[in-house]
Amino acid sequence: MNKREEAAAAHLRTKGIRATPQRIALLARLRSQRAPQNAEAIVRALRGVLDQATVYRGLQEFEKARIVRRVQLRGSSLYEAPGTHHHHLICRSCGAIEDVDVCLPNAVSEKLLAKSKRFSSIEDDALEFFGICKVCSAHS
Amino acid sequence: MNKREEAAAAHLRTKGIRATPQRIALLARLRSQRAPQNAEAIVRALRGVLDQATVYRGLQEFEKARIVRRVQLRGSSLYEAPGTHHHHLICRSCGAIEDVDVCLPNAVSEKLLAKSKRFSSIEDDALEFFGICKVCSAHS
DNA sequence: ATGGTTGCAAACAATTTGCACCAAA
DNA sequence: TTTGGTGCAAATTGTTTGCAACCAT
Repeated sequence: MNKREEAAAAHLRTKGIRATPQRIALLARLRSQRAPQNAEAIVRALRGVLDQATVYRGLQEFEKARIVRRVQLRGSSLYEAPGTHHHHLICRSCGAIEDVDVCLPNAVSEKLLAKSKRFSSIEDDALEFFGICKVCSAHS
Repeated sequence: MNKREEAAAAHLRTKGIRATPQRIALLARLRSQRAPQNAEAIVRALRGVLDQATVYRGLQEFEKARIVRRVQLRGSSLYEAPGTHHHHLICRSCGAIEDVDVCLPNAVSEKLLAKSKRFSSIEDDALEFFGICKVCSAHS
């Protein structure tokens, strides 16, 4: 096991998830990529190592345990291992994704909670921005 | 045609979309519901009036024309006719959705644009909040 | 006639499940 | 040892497409 895998195994154990080779490989893969990836890409990358079903099962668990974050886009899900909480800027034309580190001011969710009748706490937020990237807006 | 349908037809025409009975019914339905609905619910509600394929085709057109807004959640898409731009607060446990009218401060997207290397404009943003609603947190 | 629109059924893509075998704690 | 995890293939779900019929120009 290389360092990345050892770290992954350790992380899994602290979350109470059994550190099988498959899950270790999956988490290591998620951590090795900076851009969010879809399930298909992960399955392809780990072909021969993990079955498709195992990938999906693993992703579900990881999401529940908050080890990965799931971003819903264009009909399929993308997954990423969150280092820091961040958001995305997505090109409507080519689908390119840029990470952005702006953060939602706390005041926004406080104001929101104050107004809501049915909720008394907020756990998380998802914020995505859409535009056309420079490359696409150049040749169009 | 009732008032809601007449208004829908007029709106379609201003967008350059042919106001067929099917599209009128679809838009009227979208407008009649306050909560975002998924395609399945719309198909069910309009069963016998519109075919499934027509619903999906209509939703795509409407989305392109910005007549409806699409929200990606939990593996499927939800659609709503936007009165005002707003966001959602979603219960992780029961899936209940509450509309919230807080808005992203302009400063956030300005800051974002200033930092981005690959984008020079932002067209839209999607912001969703997740928590546990009072009902669910009570009996758990 | 013409060109967009519809319904139907079949195709497709993404994800989930049943089950027999296998492995980490 | 035993409880949970895995691979395989089939099933399901959500959505899209091909095509012939249709309707309003």
